[in-house]
Amino acid sequence: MALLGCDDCPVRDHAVCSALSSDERAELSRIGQHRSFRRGETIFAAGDDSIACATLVAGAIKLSQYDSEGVERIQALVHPSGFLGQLFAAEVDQHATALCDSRLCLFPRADFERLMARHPRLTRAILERTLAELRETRALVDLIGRRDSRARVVGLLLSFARAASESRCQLAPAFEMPLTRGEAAGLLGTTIETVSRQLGRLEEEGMIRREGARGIVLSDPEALRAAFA
Amino acid sequence: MALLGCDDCPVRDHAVCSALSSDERAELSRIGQHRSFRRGETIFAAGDDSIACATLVAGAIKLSQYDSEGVERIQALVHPSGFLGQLFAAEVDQHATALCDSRLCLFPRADFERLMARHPRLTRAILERTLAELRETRALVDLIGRRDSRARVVGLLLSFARAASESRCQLAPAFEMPLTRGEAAGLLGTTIETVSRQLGRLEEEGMIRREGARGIVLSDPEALRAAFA
DNA sequence: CGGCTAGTTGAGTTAGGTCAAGACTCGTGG
DNA sequence: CCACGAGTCTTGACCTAACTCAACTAGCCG
Repeated sequence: MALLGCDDCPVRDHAVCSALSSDERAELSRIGQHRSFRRGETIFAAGDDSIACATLVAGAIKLSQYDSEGVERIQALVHPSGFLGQLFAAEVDQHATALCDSRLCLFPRADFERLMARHPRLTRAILERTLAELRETRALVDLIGRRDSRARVVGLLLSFARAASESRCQLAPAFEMPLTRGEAAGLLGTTIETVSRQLGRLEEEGMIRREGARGIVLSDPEALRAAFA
Repeated sequence: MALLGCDDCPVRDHAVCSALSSDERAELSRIGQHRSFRRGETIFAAGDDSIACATLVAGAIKLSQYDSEGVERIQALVHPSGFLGQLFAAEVDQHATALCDSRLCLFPRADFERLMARHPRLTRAILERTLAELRETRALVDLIGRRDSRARVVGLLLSFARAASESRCQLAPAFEMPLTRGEAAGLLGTTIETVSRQLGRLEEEGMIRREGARGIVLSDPEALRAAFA
């Protein structure tokens, strides 16, 4: 827990707060505070009162629901500068879990919504972010609905590689998978075994190298890109 | 093309305009106009300038993209009271096509965005609608990613039955499928043949009756619900 | 009536799911 | 520091849901 120092915030130019004037941002910073979470820690759980929302400053978060049989269904991943929390809802219906040690900039939801009402630009920024998320989710529908298991795995690797690079357009040459095989499988609508086999095959074909259980090195990023298109 | 008569608009209590005060609504009605589209007509096409947005008053619309091989990928269906159009974008990247004869309430995008900037409640209403759409799209991810072809078809039937009933929570006892088998298959991430076979099986089992190529009668709605859960 | 598109149905094939066995990783305690 | 154990990952063998290909039927429009 620490007061905000927006000036050296690594996501200050990309998070929703970047849409604000410096006055507005100062106001926002007054209601926010940083907090860290360890890998695996729950940030909020389905059924909790929806009391907070947040910008992810560093790390990675998964949003998931559990069906009646207790099977996890991952709905989205949040990367740094992403926004987290359910606005306009009394209760949250998702779990948010830190996939690795993460730092959040937390805002009380009520205060945040008041600020949105007072500063249309903030609402507008949230709206644009939500539209972007919708686009991404539709891309996921496409990935799951029309591509075979290999393309799904490749797509996931590419999205992690992009998330791991600062610029978000380039691919990081190497990264750690933030998801277990099981989580990746759930997200891609396939199975642990299939994910594992496809990774094995990509390694055989020289596109990637596996380093330990989670490390991925893109040994031939172009081939990987080609395998996706 | 006709001037707006909001007073007897069938979706006045559900569309985004329902969030506005009567003054604000009057302002909105000044920039909007009704227009009808015939089944199959294009409302806008990918690459068009994004000059308009709209509320669907009656009918049904599909939003789709075409991949590099020209295969259609349906991204969403819009039902009456739904909102249509890409805000904050110079060009649209989707096709919008009328699935049956439809009536829209069209707004010039620039005017509409100006109104949003001036009336935060409108922005807020659009935001809530976008969040709802995101929830639905995530439900679709779940449907496609984890359920077998039978559950996917059942899910689609249930969603049409809900859309066809006025209250939106109940199931209409009978309706016309607004999609061809091919479109339904694309949406569900499966094939024409599989959709056809699953419909046949549901009919054999007495849950539905097919009337002509597109008509569906829910002869046992409860069993259908149970088959989905 | 004949041609066209959409839908159905059948037969054969296959991608990927399931089940099972073994290997690797990593945290904990002796 | 090593040994143990629980969880995670990999790999193999088998099986099935759904895809592909193909033939046929039902509506629909000129």
